[in-house]
Amino acid sequence: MPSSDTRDKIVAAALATFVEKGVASATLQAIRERAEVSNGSLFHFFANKQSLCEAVYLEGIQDYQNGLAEQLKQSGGARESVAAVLRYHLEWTERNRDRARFLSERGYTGWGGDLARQVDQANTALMSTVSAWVRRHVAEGTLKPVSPEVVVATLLGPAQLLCRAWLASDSAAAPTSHLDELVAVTWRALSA
Amino acid sequence: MPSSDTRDKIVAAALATFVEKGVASATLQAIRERAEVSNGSLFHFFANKQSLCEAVYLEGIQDYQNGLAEQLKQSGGARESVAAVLRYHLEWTERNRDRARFLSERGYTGWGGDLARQVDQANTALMSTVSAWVRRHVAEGTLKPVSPEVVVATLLGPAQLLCRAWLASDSAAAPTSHLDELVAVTWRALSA
DNA sequence: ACGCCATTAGAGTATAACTCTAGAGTAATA
DNA sequence: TATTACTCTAGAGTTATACTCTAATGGCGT
Repeated sequence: MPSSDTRDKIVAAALATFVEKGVASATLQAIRERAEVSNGSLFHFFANKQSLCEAVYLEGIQDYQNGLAEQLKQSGGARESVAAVLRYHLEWTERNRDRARFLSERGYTGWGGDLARQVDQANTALMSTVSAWVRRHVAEGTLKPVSPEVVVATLLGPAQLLCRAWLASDSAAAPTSHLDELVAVTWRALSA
Repeated sequence: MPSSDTRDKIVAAALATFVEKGVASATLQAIRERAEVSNGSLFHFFANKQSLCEAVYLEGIQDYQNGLAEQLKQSGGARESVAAVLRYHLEWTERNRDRARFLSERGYTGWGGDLARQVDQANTALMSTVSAWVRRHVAEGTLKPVSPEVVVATLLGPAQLLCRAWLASDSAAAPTSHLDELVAVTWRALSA
């Protein structure tokens, strides 16, 4: 897993260019020029545009998910965890607007290769963390017994939709302005 | 607004090809051949690949949103409406898997032109329907007073996330299998 | 019948993704 | 220090494909 300097420059330039022009009309030449890297270098690290895309995606989602998992691992009451997760999601999105844009508009179905597998791996890792958290709090009687899939959906779904709306149009209010309302609603949905 | 036969064939072929190969690697030639249409015809209806993309998106989201709005307009208790909306979302997704795949993986930010405007229009139309519904039920005391943005997010966010998981991997359980749990949780989140 | 316009056709072009061959930098080994 | 092996950089060259252009076809109103 190369941590090369030029590789990073390429990924960063790709993200910026993708968000600026859209993936389809972002040319590799533009990316190359922004990264100040030769054609040969680019193709040395990435077999094709697709895999460059995947790398950008992976880098973003890993950063997001690592932070998220930490919120759930904090020992503390269920309510505090819920609040922490929601705050994390909203703040991460505001702080990483470009990455968030890219992630929210781009699925990864139909990707082959290692990277798709790595994304899946990251997802299932997150899912098992959530499952453990759910089991613990259901046992303690602080959460309603609900399947982990629905818990994840209830926890993150509304936050994602809210953030999407913000990312899509600059007119919408900042996600964090909805934080308190969101926490209240979500907690009522899940608490025992 | 042409309702041409060949135009429809092109859109259908495009959707199928996009889902099958991914938008990036779906060539116009492949679409053309599947639709049994000449190059000239294709470019007569769509200026470029992008606008073909947008047409597919628009066609999908309009179909979805029209049905959704109807669920909210049905006169009935708030709880019935919530259940109806959720059922509609899950069932529509299962019945229109290709369209749903395409919609869920593709944002429309950065699109110019009429079509982007039409999507925005459809979104705000839906939003005002929801707002009216919220006001009505808050006034009747059946819903907690929550901002329409958060209501929409709470209502549709979890369902979307659940559906996404299903669309991404065939291993996940069908969305409708979570319907009852989802309705219960969502209702507790929103009811007064 | 005649002209008008929407549509179809497919050969042709331009651009952007991708390939290839060669060379520069770097580190390990003798 | 010389040699070798290897990673990375370079940019000219090739190919695929999105898109353009000119011409023909078919229906429809007058």
